[in-house]
Amino acid sequence: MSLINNPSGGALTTGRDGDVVHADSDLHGAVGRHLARHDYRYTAGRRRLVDTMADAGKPVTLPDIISASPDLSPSSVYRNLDVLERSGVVDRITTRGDHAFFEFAEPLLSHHHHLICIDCGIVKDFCLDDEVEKRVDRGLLEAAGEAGFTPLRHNVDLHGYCPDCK
Amino acid sequence: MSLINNPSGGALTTGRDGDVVHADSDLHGAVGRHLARHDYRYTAGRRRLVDTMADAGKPVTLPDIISASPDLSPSSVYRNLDVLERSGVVDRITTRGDHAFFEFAEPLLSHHHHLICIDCGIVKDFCLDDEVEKRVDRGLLEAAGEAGFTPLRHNVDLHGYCPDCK
DNA sequence: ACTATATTGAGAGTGAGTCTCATAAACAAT
DNA sequence: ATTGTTTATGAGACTCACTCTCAATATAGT
Ligand SMILES: [Mn+2]
Ligand SMILES: [Mn+2]
Ligand SMILES: [Zn+2]
Ligand SMILES: [Zn+2]
Repeated sequence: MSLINNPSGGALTTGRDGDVVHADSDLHGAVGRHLARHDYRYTAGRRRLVDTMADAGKPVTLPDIISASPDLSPSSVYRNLDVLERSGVVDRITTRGDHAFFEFAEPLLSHHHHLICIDCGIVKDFCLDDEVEKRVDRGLLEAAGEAGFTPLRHNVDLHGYCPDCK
Repeated sequence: MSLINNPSGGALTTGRDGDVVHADSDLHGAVGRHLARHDYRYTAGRRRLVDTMADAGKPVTLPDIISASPDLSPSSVYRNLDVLERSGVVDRITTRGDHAFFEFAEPLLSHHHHLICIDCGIVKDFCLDDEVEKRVDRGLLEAAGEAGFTPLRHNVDLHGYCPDCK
């Protein structure tokens, strides 16, 4: 499975902090740096969690994680997903389904968006082309400015039926 | 307060079903038609709920609704929000906060998107200009096609800090 | 009015996620 | 290595947004 895997092809990315991370390379190093920056330790359990998510290669829920790695403790996984999110390693995807989804955050995974099935809840990654992305950013910046919001990130997701549920 | 209130100015809209609804006019008529189409009754409680949401003029949570109309029964409000959502009257906005937000759906409220405060959870409406909106739609359609998804609607939301929380 | 069906509301129930706290692991010195 | 200090772990209790149940009630059709 490939991290930093741009669904539309890119495989090399430059992080906010100047880190240049390559597909499949130094994932743990990058995660460790993020954690250290927030005074967290990169423990064995957190490594297991990161490996499990990397192996999945797609957004995962807690049941996904536990069934892939049954020896992990649910309460610790929840706690660690929170820690990883606070450290900028992981993004939480809140859908209408029972469970939240988690995936690696930028710059560990390149910028992309989500197709969400309103029936089974599956989440699939996709990319908008750079031109659209730029225009969206410009529109959002303008709207944020008018409303006095300080923008951090945006979501663009499409809700519909996946091939299995159609 | 104004329904069919396009944040960027429009005040007249044509619905999917050919209904032409004007600002502040015939809200109950339109809601009743949606419910009837799904074999639901437009009861007094549902009218109260619709009025409460219309009076709010912004996305509301269950506590918002109950504190504005304390005589409404929470279990019935939840059930009726579900009915209204199934009938296409209401959209549910799922955020990371404790409570879901609800607002009128298109075409009762014109197409728009959301600024979401990651601190206090407030949800504010905004519009993208039509050119950006068209390009996003085209990009989403393409991505949906490639993934075999049947597209229904899209969300574009910006997460950041509201003026009060910055 | 009468029947058939849909809705209501109070409260019980569900379950994803959080909290507690006693134990264990990680780090930083000696 | 040993010790001390801080942080993380995990089992289970707990929370609470939301759903379900079911007897009572409202609505629509005739
Ligand atoms: Mn994704
Ligand atoms: Mn809105
Ligand atoms: Zn599906
Ligand atoms: Zn705020």
